[in-house]
Amino acid sequence: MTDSKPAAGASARPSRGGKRERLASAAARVFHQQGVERTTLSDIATAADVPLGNVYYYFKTKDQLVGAAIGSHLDGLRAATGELDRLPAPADRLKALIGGWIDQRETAARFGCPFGTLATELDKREDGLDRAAAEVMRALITWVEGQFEQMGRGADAHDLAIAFVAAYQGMAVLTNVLRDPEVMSVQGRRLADWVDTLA
Amino acid sequence: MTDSKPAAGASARPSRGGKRERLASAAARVFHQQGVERTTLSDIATAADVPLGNVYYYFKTKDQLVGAAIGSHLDGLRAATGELDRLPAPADRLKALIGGWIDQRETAARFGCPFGTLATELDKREDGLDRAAAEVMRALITWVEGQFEQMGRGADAHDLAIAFVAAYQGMAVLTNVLRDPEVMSVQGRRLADWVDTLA
DNA sequence: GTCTATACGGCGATAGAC
DNA sequence: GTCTATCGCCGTATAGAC
Repeated sequence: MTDSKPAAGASARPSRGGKRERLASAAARVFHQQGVERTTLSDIATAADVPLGNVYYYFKTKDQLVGAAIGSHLDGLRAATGELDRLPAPADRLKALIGGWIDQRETAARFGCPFGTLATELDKREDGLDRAAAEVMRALITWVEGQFEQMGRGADAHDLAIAFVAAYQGMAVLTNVLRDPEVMSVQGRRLADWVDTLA
Repeated sequence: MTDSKPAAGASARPSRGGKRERLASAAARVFHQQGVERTTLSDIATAADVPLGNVYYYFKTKDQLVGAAIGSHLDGLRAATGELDRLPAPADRLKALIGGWIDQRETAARFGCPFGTLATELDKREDGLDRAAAEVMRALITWVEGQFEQMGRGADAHDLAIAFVAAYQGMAVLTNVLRDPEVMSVQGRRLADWVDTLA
């Protein structure tokens, strides 16, 4: 009854076995591949290996599942930047981030940026979900901004961070639309070179 | 009976009054604001001021309406580049294009790039619609590439064109997600400055 | 060619047995 | 806490009168 493992997620509902989180990450994955609107709860249940009817025990509505998927992306972002923070030089952290994006180029070619495409889809709506997505994007921008500050660009760190993230989102869109992973490789190298000019 | 005005669209079905084209451009507009999946045929019929049942006389399926919306975007692109081609200097044409995007910043803040968000949404699907969208994107890239060639960058004109369009798509995504038109202004100026360094 | 009424299917959500 | 059966709505698409 008294439960254990609240888990390190954005939300902290208990429930042993991590079924809730399995659903959340499955939702994030399937939403990425199919889009939110074309994904049925049945799709997610299948992907998470949870019986359909049981989904409603953990998430009362589909929108709550979307919210959980956003939280899942935030967790992933925190984990990734946490790793990058172990590198000594901020410019290297940014370039390692780009390297990670390039490594994911095949996925990006087929489905786009996992978070960017989700945020874009949610932005067509009026409910609070779009704002939740904006927070995650802002978290990334803030982290990048911190790197530029450490590189001695205190004055325009914010605009540089926007430019950096925008560059990634843009190359992800074209990689996806053109179905060409090479776009990510070439443009990613371009972005890395730009970081070097600022170091 | 014998009909007139095939109209200058991508497709060329007749039918007086331009009802078909009114439906196509209404579709493009509503798809932009609501996304394809959340838009019903009733929404489009209302926007075009055409009775719902009558829509099926012009478009047998919703997908055909999506195709027509893509065609509508292509028409708009051709019209825009046609205007820009009247400017003497290629660098000025690119900067004028950016200026147009900045002028649309309020719309971009609310709904994103009219074509980029559509292409992104269609890319989650497997039917041919995504490829049709890719063609429009490619048409823009090709036109931009031509400008860079005229600026004497024959060697890397293609990569520069990809970078240019990606920069726009990226700033559009962030403008939209952050709901901040200023992002488009600031980053648009950045992009224009970059064009100047290549001129 | 125009428009209304309606069939059909799918999906989100609920009831309730276990 | 788990799972099945099912309801009710909504959106695409069609039939067919005008």
